[in-house]
Amino acid sequence: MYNTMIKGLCKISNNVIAISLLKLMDERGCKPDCFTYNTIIDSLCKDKLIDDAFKFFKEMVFQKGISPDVITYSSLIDGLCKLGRWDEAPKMLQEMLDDGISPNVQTFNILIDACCKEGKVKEAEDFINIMLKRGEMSKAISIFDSMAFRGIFPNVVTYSSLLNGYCKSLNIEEAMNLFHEITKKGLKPNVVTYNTMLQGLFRVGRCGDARKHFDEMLAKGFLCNNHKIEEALSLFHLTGDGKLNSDIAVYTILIDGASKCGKLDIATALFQDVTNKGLHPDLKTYNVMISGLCREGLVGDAKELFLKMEESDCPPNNVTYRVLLQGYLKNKRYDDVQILLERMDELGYSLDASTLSLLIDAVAAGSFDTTMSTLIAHTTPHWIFSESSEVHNSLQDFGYRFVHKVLGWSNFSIPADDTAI
DNA sequence: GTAGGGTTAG
Repeated sequence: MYNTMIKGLCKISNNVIAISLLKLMDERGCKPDCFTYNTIIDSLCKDKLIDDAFKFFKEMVFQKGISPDVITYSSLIDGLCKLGRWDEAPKMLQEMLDDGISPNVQTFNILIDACCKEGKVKEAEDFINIMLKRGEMSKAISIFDSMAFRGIFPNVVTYSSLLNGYCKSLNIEEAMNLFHEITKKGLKPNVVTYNTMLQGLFRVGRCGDARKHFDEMLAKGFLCNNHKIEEALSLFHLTGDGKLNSDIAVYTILIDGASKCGKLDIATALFQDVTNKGLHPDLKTYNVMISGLCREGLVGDAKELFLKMEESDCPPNNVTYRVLLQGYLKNKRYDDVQILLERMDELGYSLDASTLSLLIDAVAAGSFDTTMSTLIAHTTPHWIFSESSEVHNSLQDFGYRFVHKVLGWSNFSIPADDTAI
């Protein structure tokens, strides 16, 4: 009863109430168990509140005498990895081993995924017996050896993470090999596997192969066909997740991929297809499409789509504003820039470094009157000028002197607080 | 019963 409520609260990220419920159940003599703590610890980790998660881990072990299990440790390891706390993740793995708890395939998958996404695995290597030093991918593979040693075999998730690693490093040949390897091992690629592969193929411009993969997905029934769509939609509303969620993601990948390959006609047709099938484009779909239209200079069409978003239940977000703004600036269409900036200011949206950079260029070229400076200043977050920020370099190109000269900010100084300038 | 993989600006 309590556990079910705690699980529900954690699912909606209401940690505070979940924790008070934990205390309440304890006071009422209903002892929390490993499951209760696992649920709360994982939820805290997912909210990046790892120190709080450790507090409950200690409470569980030292005060309540409950032994943590593989799920407790895996959740904590995942939390540490996702926060980039690399020194602590392997310590946790070691602690787990010392505690006599064996990691399982899911524990390894957490580590493999982290390896594939980050380069900083030096400390982790010591604990997962990594012998090879031939770059990040082989590090991940050597974890496979370690897994096999323990009698744990990679599953489709393991391979999909590695596939993602290969695709992100543009090693498409290895990715393709791995993809075929999955089937050879008797494992079934799923929607995520296909999506990863599709994304990778587009990234290296292999649209034909991407198309083949898409057709294969259709053939395998990953996507809804026209006859099943109604049924699937009602199911979607009932469950709130499932394959249909993936469908719009697949289309978004396809639209983005096609337009980046210079095939805007295909992208447009796909976008139309989404609507025809009764699927709803989400923010990502719209942003990808607007970006694609701008890339080809079709700023008018991009604006039209933007306006459509404003009327829909999927209003533009700050990314949409930035994409459209960049589209206008790159195509030297300045008429709507001011109104867009004003609206961004109203909505509390801010500019990013690349958009700001384009704006400053336009100001320098004399494309705007002086009132624009105030607007730009309003929508520029102060962190953009901070030393540690990666975007600082892009600003250094023209330097503070340039900002002074072009924008006339003669008294400009770095603000101390977090607010916009 | 509770833990793991893919999705957009640049």
